[in-house]
Amino acid sequence: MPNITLPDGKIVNFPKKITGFQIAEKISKSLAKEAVVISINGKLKDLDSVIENDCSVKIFTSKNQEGLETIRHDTAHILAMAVQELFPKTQVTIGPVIENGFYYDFARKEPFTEDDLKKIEKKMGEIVDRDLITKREVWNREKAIKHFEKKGEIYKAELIKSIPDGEDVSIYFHGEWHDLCRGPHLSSTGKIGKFFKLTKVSGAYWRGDSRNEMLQRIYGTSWATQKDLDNYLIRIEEAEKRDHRKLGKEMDLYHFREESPGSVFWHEKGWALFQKLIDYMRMKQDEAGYKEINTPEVLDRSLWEKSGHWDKFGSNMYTSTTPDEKIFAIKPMNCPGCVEVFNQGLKSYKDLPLKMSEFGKVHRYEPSGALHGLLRVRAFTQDDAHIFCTEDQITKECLVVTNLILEIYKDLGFENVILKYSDRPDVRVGDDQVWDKAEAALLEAVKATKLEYTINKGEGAFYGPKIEFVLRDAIGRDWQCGTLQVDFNLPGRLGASYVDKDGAKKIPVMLHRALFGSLERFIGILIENYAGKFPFWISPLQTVVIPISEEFDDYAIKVSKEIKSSGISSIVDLKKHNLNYKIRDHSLAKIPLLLICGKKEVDTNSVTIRRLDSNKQENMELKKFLTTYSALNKAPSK
RNA sequence: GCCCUUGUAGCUCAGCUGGUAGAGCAAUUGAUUUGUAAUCAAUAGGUCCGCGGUUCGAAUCCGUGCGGGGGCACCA
Repeated sequence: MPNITLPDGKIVNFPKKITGFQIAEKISKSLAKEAVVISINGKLKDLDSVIENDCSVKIFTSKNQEGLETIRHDTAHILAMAVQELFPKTQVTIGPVIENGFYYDFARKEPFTEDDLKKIEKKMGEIVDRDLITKREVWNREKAIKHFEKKGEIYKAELIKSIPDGEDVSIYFHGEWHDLCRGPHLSSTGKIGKFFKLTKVSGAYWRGDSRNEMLQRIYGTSWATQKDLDNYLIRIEEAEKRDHRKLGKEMDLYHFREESPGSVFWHEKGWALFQKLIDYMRMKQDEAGYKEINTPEVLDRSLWEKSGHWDKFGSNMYTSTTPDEKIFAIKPMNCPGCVEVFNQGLKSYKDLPLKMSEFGKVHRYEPSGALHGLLRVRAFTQDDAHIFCTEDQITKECLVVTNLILEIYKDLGFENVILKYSDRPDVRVGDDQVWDKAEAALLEAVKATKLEYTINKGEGAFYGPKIEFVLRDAIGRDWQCGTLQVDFNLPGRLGASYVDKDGAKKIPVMLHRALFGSLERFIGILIENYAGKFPFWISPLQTVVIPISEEFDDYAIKVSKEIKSSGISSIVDLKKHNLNYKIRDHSLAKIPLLLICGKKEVDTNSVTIRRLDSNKQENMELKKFLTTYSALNKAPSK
């Protein structure tokens, strides 16, 4: 009879076979009430699975991630059931749990509307109220396939066919309605509660392949309590308020227009921010021994053929045909141009590592559906650099790059960084020995950062392994920014070489790296991270001087001039509006410092400071203001 | 690129089942000269995204193109 090991190590013997639910009851009444799912020897199972043999178990409630995910999975099932009750000809496909919720993909000719979502939600509530008991059956594979084919559920039948031999084909019943499912599920539909909401409908390809037909996906969110659901919805709203597309407009930073989808029209303030980031990077890279170069935007087709881009990425490249019918490509990457600079003149091993940086504007013809504000554009500026080095130098140079990246992220307010390490893909160039070396070198650099990292098997570039730097913003979202790639391919293809100690010509290794990735993208991330309230030193317009009445215009103009000559940006607001109006106006524009000037200030040669999001007033002598804020007008690490 | 959805003044939006457009803010002008988040009034402002169709008549209905949004696919 089973000896059950509980999470605290206690072993309890039961005289006969028992279910998870009965174990929970033995432990406590409240656990029995709240229990959602059980793990038996580490595998999640239904609470009413019968246990006959010795094992260790753990019972989860909705407070555990495992429990919550089970609830979400159940909600997805109820969604499918509700949809089939309302729209009988709809076929069900898959409905997994995702972060914060779930989705379910359906095959149906007519599109689901927003109204349908409301109806479906209501029906889901009814199903919960019916409190249908969950029943699990294991079916013979052939029987299951026939059954679903007969029902007209061709997708389900296809899914069953792809279940590996030896695995159970389990069917879950909620009343009459049933679905192929791995489980586990709650014991009845009533257990799920009504803390769910359907959020959106969209298209999704069957099995994620764009060659397949498109299904309709309904997304939903589901929680253990009403409070959790409310909090989640509030979180979504807060994130929407930070949307860089909304703030970019409100703060007058940039805009897009039809004539050039996916290309930014930078306004004065947005461009000021852009330039500040570049100034900052220049300083950091100069310190780190980079030499800044610049290469042509338009380059002859033959170069792209040699580099391999024409073949592999041609469909994403803009091209241009001249009046005399020559074909040029607008660069989608800076690397070939950079190699050309390396190739000019003879290089010695003494020149290595040679670090060349470039703020290169690249154009990529991205699919229209991929465009998204500043985060995914067709024309963007990379803070790119290429490091030419020997194989022996790879590890050290990778370490230097990762440290530089982390320092820069920290300066800009991102301390939470994780790494994604990708190794050799199936389709690749170069010997395995060289790959071994490159992967080991890069992995060593990853480990040296002591940061959390994931290994993405087979996702490296065709020319070498890579690391991607993912930063987590103020509200917990992840953004992929920087990248570091080891390249054994391109230098050879483009004929790069250096003269080694022994006088022989050798091919250098090239490291590609970008820290922000794309300036455009990074600015979008910055806006959302700070909700538009930038730290003083990168704020595109740092001060607005406001005279209390026309009488003090001259003083305000004088103050603003002095501020500007100390390197802090400033404008004077001479509009014919009252003080309250101007304070509101510039507060909404998220100007960090408003400087009020009236009689008192003129008399004492001072300004009264009002900081963004504070209604405190602080009077300060102009001289002191200039020294105080000049000191604050630079990166934290400086 | 694919599915769904959407496009009205500089911005945010209203405009029911077809009868050639409206608000608030912004702008301009005038009055007010203001001490910490919207002073008052007047004026001006629109190829209702483009093209084509249905209709006596289209912002409204249909087709198509372009752009935006949500996803999917893509992301060197």
